[in-house]
Amino acid sequence: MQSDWRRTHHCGELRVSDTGKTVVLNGWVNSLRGYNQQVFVDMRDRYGITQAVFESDTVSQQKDLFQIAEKLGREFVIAVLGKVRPRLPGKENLDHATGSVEVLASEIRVLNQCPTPPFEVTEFPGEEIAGEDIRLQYRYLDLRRPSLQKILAMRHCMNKVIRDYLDRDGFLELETPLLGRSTPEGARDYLVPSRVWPGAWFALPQSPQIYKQLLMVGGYDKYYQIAHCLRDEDLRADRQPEFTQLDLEMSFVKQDDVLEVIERLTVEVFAKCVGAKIARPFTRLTCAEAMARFGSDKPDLRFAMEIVDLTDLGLKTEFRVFKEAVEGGGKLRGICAKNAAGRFSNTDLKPGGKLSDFVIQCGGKGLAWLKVENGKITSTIEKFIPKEVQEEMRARLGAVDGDLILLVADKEEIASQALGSLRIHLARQLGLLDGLSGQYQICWVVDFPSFIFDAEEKRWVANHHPFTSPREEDLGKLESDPGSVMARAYDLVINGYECGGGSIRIHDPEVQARLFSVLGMTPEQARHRFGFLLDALKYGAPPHGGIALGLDRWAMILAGTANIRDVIAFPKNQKARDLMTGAPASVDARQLKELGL
RNA sequence: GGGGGCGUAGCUCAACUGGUUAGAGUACCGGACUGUCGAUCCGGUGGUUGCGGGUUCGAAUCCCGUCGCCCUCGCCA
Repeated sequence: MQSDWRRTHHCGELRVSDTGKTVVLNGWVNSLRGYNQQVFVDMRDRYGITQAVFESDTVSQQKDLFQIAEKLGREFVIAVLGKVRPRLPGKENLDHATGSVEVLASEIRVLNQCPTPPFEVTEFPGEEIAGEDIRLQYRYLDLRRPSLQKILAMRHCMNKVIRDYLDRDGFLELETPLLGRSTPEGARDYLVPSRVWPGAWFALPQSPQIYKQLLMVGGYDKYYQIAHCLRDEDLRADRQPEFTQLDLEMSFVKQDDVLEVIERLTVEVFAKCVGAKIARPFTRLTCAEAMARFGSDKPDLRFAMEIVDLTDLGLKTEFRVFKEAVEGGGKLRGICAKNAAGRFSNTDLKPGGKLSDFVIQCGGKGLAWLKVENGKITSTIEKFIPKEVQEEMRARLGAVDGDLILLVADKEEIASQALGSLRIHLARQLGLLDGLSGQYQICWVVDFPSFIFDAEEKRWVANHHPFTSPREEDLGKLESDPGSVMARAYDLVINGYECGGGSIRIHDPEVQARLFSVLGMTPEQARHRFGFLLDALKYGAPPHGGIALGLDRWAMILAGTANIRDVIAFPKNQKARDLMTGAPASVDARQLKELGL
């Protein structure tokens, strides 16, 4: 019966030029419209929607044709054999590419039934789709939604463009193990117990970092891989425990060589996947500049609202908070929110108010403000600031009537970061990001410090990772002044998302050993943990460097969504659970016993 | 682990300051209808207001606890 039928066309394919053809369509019932003598069925597959018509007076080998059509339900899987005919004049449906034709059914097979779905698969513009947890629980139904299918097809496009581009450029796609060795530092590992070696554990890769460096030692001078990476850390709207990177490494290159490959690749991906033109070279900001101007090492450049330094003016006020912060070596900095004076009440701004609380959550001590309204400046701290200083602040921030100036005085790092977070927060509240779909602001952030001092552990930790090469000119102060050592590292930032990061690596075993030492490892510990790498570097490691791109975040940006789960077929929820399968779940006692657990 | 938000019909939401029998749209079921297309029209089913406790004459609403989901800080070399 069914086996002698073969799909001849998909549901987005038929046109008027196909008139008269006998066709077989397969698909899901998207919707039904019935009369007592006539039933219209919209059949859906991932290509589109085609209307099939069943008429009670159709002469067919199948006697029960109309009775079956009448009893169809949404999401039934059906095969329809019939003849293509143009729709009656004026009855075309321009919403669908196939809307000028329909298939007059002469036979139908119900390939599978479906109970009433827990939510509606059909999407309507401007209407809310079902809540996320129920969609994740029935992800296979959610995956039928055209918008999700479009995103996953776009990811396919990304992968294909990447592979085509890198292949053309002479890169080899090579695989690296999933079962590897746990390395300290960095993200928490997912661990896999060894049955053969009871008590010993594999770690799933946080990234193929060390393996790709070993491939460089092995002579594969241009490597890439679209790799799954796993990190057992808490989730965010743009973070999953399991995610996909374009991992790439090159030998005999300098930083600019890597950046150029990625810039050209980026231009191609954006052009081919979403039809966007990206200009290059990309903007480059040093880490210090990004922090000073935007309060973030992943600045969103789609809007201005830059941070302005007013430290010198802090001393010219009688406001104790400002003076004490500045005299203590801190900074006074501010941003100007355009046309926001009327948007925030004094209640929002004063201690305990929404904006003030926001700054405190960012680690700041509080928020000061000036409103420019009706040609004058008002503020609760107005009386502590001489008029000419107020005017100087207004001028430096470029504030005009209607604007709101927000000030934070604190240690430099806190002042910058708090204002950086506030900048993003305000942009969302003020709608500065609305209507920006299809706009992409891409930049490199470069010149990161190699080390950050971990106050809790009281030691230097690697800012990027411990294989990142310091700048050659900084090698001399590796031990004497680690805080001033700059790394040959770079991040790719798109619309405020960190979408990639990489570095030129250390290829000299002695430098690598020194770096481990700065991080507080004894030579014995370094040998125990990374002996294989130190050995490999000894045996003729070429200079090399590379980058990894977070493809899930790329997909988010290209798809215009703020939720990473929207671009992954089977994502985990915020608590790292798979609501569909129930993973993680307990296992049989026997399995544990075999593993010696 | 901390902070914030949410939880009402299968789904999306409403229900004023605590006050009648918790409503609407949609889905679903039944009926009418020969050109619909998010069909329409008529009728109907559907509720432990997440769960447990408390305050009250009276709780979806207030309080406490708990569970779940989302955002966020910490964390993410």
